[in-house]
This record gives sequence, C-alpha cells and structure tokens, in this order.
Amino acid sequence: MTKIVQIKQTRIQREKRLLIQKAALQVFSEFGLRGATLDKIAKACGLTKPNILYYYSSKDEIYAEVLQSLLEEWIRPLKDISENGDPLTEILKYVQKKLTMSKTKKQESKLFATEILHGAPLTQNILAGSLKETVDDKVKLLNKWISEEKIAPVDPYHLIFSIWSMTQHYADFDVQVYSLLNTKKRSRIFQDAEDFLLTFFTRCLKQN
Amino acid sequence: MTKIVQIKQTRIQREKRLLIQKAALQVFSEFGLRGATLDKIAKACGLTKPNILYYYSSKDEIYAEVLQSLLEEWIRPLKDISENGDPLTEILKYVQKKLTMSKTKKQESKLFATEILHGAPLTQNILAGSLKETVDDKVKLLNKWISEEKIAPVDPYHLIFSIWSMTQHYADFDVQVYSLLNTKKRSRIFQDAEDFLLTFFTRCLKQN
DNA sequence: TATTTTTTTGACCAAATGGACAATTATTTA
DNA sequence: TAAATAATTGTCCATTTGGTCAAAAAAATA
Repeated sequence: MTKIVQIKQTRIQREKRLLIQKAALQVFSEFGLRGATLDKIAKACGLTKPNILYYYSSKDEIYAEVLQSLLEEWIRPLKDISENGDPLTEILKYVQKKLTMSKTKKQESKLFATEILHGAPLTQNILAGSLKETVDDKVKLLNKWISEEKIAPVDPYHLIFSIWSMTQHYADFDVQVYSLLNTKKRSRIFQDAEDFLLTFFTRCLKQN
Repeated sequence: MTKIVQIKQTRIQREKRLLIQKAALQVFSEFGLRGATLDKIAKACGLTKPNILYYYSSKDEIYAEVLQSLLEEWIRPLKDISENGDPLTEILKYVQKKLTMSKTKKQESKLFATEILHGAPLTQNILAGSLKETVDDKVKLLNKWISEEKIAPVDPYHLIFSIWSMTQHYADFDVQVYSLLNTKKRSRIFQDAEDFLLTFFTRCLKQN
C-alpha cells in the first residue's frame, strides 16, 4: 500500500493558496483568530468553505501560515541596521522603515498585535528564538555605539521597544488616531508622524 | 397592568454584578469579545451561566459595561495635567502615571487595545466625544507652553500618541517584552522603562 | 479523445455556545 | 412566621461553526 504524495504544487494550488492567504489576513486582522470564521474567509475570496478545506486542513493551519510569513517580514528590517553606517542615521532609517510598514502593512501589524496581546500562543518560540537573537545582536551594536560616544546613552532594549511601539501605534490604533485628529491633520498623519519621530529620536540620541 | 421596575439594587445585586465584571474583564482581556464565552466567565466567578444572565441580559451587555468603566479610568489621568505646574514636570508625571497603569492595570489595557484594534465598535463615540475634547484641551495647553518656550517645539498630538504607545506597550506586549529580556532585566522592567522614558522625554522636551 | 487526476460543491454532522424558562431555593419584608 | 420577592439552577433549544464526505465537474495527460 503506497500513498501517493504530491510533491509539486500545481498552478491552481499556488494561486488558490495565495488567494486564501490574502483573504485570511484580511479577516483575521479584523476579527482575530476566534472571531474569524471559515465562512467569512470563504466569502472574502469567493470560494466555498469545503474548497478552502481542500487547500488547508484546518482554520488553525491557515492562521499559522499567515502568521508565519508575516513574522519573517516583521523581523527583517531590524537586521538591516548596519554596523558600518552612521549610527544616528542607521537608527533613523529603521524608524522610517517601521513607520512605512505601519502605513502599508496595516493588516499585518494588527494581526501581529492581536497575537501578542493574547499571549502569542503560536509565536512565543519565534519571539524567544530568532527574534531574540536579532535583538540581542543589535543591542550589542547599540551598546558599542554608546561606549564609543557616537550616540547618547540609553537602555538599548527599551530604545528598540520605543521604536516598535511608536511606529506600530499608527497602524494598530489607527481608529483612535483618526478619531482624535481633525480633517486637516488626518490627511497628513504619516508626514507629521515622521517629522515627529525623527525630531524626537534625534534630540534623544544626538551626542553634544 | 403595571410592570414593577426595581429601582434600587439589593446588596446581592451589587456584589454579584461586581463579581461578574471582574471575571469578565479577566476573560475578555485574555480571549477578546468573541473568544470569551459565558461558560468561561461563569467558571471564573463561580456562578452558573443562567445566573449570570439573571444579572446581565446578554454577553454583549457585560462587555459594554466592562469597557465603559475602563474607558473612564483610561481617560482620567490626562485631565490631571495642570496648567499651573511646571510644564516638563507635568508631562513627566503623566508619563509616570500611564506607566504605572500599564503595570497595575494590565488586563484593562489589553482589553482596551483589543477593542481599538478591531475597529472600536463600541467605543468610537467616546473616542470622538469626551476623549477628543480632553485631548484638544491638552493640545492647546501644550501649544501654549511651546509658544512660551517652556518646552521644546513638537507636534502636541503626536507627543500624546507617543506617551500612550510607549507606556501601554509594556502592558499590551508584555509577552514579547518578557521574551526578549533575560532574567536579570526582566525583574526590573518597570524601573528600566521609567528611567528610559523620563530620560527620553526630558531630552526631547527640555528647552536649552 | 479517453483516461486519470485534480478541483469543486451540496449535503450533512457534531460540538460549542448564547440564551430562554419553569421550577426550586434563599432571602426580605410585613 | 407567613407571604412576597429575589436569586439560583437544571434542562432545553436554536444557531453558529469547524469540519467530513461522496459525488460531480473541470483540468491535465496519455
């Protein structure tokens, strides 16, 4: 008795899986893991529920895959902080990159936030694993810059947390941010945010 | 035909409603509105499901009440920023207060975050109403301080956002924060965070 | 084009869940 | 303490939802 295992994905499989992932991201980020239903995902991508379950064996599997690919993207820009560039410039570039992600990847940011907020059941190992490695690495670099007096002394862990929190705020809490600004300021949220953040971190990190 | 309407709450009603609220906060903050079930809330407070529904007519009503009381608490400290105190000191005091709330009211912070993250369906009117009023009021004050050159110039809206995001981060993303710190630093998160934030805002706002 | 393989779907199922309700028990009040 | 009111619970129900399955349709392949 041999079970035939399909190795290579067909064109249709590639297309449909992507289609499902996109719809799932949308639905999961709006409703969370438990609030999202297969029917909603099905509707969002124009497939039937059993059809979705032909490509993924369960709702949780879809969630896990969406989350996985999102996490890699989320970690990446941190790695780009380079030992060779000008310290302040490198940090400001990172801030800018994260802010841009909040603008262009709002759904991803919200889904990630929801996952962490609820205890990161599927993400904990990644947080404590590859993310921690990268963070520890950059913390060392920041400490080096501090000891060389290239940036003002700060706790590098908390500096990283502050960058994450301030930039992601514009994605995760967009509803609140919008509610509090008038129409004029609403239209230039991201410019204003960028100006603010760059000024802020410059004042805080510049050596004088 | 007269329907008898009970005006005054009995002792038992007061006690049990509070009991339910506490349990509900716990369950809602962990699982979100949709992930939370009446059974979980019932278990958490040692009552039966029908008994809970004797005090609240639906799960949504419990959620609304928990959220309502949480929101008032959430807005309050902002109002305390006083025109009369020293500007920088007033702002730093607010930062400290918010950070303390992240430490002592973690569940509340998480529930609030989840609500906003998912579009603030029950909160939007409060955000655009009484919160916006308070924020606008403090923005004026900050602008006044800036024009008087008592603090360095910044966009006051984004300054407020930055305080919220950085302080709440320690409650909402606690799992991530913990995962990334080693044991030693873990035990003094809130001291380190406070040092960091006070240094940070001082450097950013001090007039020189 | 005939055959095989992949894809799609309608119908169905079991578990979970919000909620109703009548009957019972406990507490207040007269 | 008797009557009235409040509180509690076991049982039940309808809906939602994740998931199954066999049959039909479509696509790929020989």
